Amino acid sequence: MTDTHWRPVKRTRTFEDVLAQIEHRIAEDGLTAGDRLPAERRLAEQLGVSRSSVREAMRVLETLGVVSSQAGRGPDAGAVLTSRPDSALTDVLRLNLGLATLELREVIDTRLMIERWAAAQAARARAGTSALAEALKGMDEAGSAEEFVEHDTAFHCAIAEIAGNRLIAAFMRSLRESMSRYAVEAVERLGDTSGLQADHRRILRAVQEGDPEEAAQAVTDHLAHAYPAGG
Amino acid sequence: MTDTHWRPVKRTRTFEDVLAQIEHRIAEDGLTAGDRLPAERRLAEQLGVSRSSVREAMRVLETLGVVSSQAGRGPDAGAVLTSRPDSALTDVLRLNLGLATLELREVIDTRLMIERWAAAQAARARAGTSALAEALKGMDEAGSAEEFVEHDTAFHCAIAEIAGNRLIAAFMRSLRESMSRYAVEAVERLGDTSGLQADHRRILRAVQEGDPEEAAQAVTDHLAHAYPAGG
DNA sequence: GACCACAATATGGTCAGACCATACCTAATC
DNA sequence: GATTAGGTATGGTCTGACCATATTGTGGTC
Repeated sequence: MTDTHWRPVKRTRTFEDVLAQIEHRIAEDGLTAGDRLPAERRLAEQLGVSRSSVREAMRVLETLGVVSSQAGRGPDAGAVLTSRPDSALTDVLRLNLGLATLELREVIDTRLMIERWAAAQAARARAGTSALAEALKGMDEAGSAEEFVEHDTAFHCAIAEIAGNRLIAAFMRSLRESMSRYAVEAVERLGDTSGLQADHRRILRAVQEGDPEEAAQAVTDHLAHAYPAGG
Repeated sequence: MTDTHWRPVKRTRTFEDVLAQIEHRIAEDGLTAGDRLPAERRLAEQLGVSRSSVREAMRVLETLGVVSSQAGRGPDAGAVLTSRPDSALTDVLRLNLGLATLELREVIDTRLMIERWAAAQAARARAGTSALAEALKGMDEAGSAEEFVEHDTAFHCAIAEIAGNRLIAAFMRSLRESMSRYAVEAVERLGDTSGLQADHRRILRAVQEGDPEEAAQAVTDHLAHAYPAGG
């Protein structure tokens, strides 16, 4: 076994090693959101690597939404474990949309799947519908397409919140945000938003009356109005 | 204008600036997967920042699955734009699960939503079922729980592939991978996998026969068997 | 003793420059 | 023409310095 076919001595980059160590430590020590990680310099010393490598690992963790860094001193300074998957998901979707490898159609279909589920669940829960009514009012008063979309997003995300699954709600928010540009275009192309508002009232009614099937169907029709099959 | 109240000269970190520049360049120049970014040193020079900052930005982009770095020389070397949202999504979910801010229940419910959708869509498509049958065979011959879960994942992901939405398929893979540890535990707790295999055959049959409702219901029952309400 | 100004300190953020590892490219060699 | 040795552009890592920020300690003042 002394000859060819050397398993490469080093396949993982240093910062990946650091990542693994940190993740292992999280699992091992049972760290949760709010706990602090050692300072960069100290971590570098502990792991026997340079601070650069630690920093690159930190950037990754920050990107993944599990660490938040704060300069200065005191209890709130340093690298603190958090759990904010939202921006991470949003960034992943937005950038991959920008690279045109994901079709808008696929994103919209995903939204449809999630919104149907959320509306049906919300109808089963039948709670917190006041937030929905609130968002509806805002939309009536919206001037620009941007404003309308903003309130529209709030309305749809509120449904997901009511449904009570944070992961799905996070997906929902990320999908909406990453395609907000296209949503504005769709509204502008449509011109008149009264039809969409009628859809919203229908959805709200179905949720209030606790009718999951009607809620899901209302959402389906709504998205079909907003994004006609053509595009 | 020489005195107090300076709006902070610098609110964004340098690497965030680099990120924005790169994203802008992607949109502006219409870069897509396969295109190359300038070398780190060159980019640093162009943007007037240090190479460290460029590297941290690269780490972020790599984490988000839109850049792949390769050392060496030649056409494949350097930072190449890609589009691999899978690992990014997986990492986000896995780490956030590890921080215990997401309940396993929420992840499973999300899986259920996606798998119901995928199975129904696959039944409408009625294509590529040979891959499903293939995965079934592998599971029959699986010895350990790990092996079983591996083939199980292949089976379920194959359904998502058939459904033809890459974003949802990516979600599916990420969910499965990030909770694979718990899947193994569930299988070990269950002991006998013949019931799960019967479910699989039922799902396959429904897809082959093009019965979306039955396919969705079969998936629902399957997950209920694998993860009883208790946990 | 209470309060305030200022220095000390710990933290992340950035930079510069060096060196290593990798992989392609080129030219000399056979 | 094939092989081989060097050149070179790339990412990966390290070191050490300095800056920006925010808390903490310290001493003086009232």
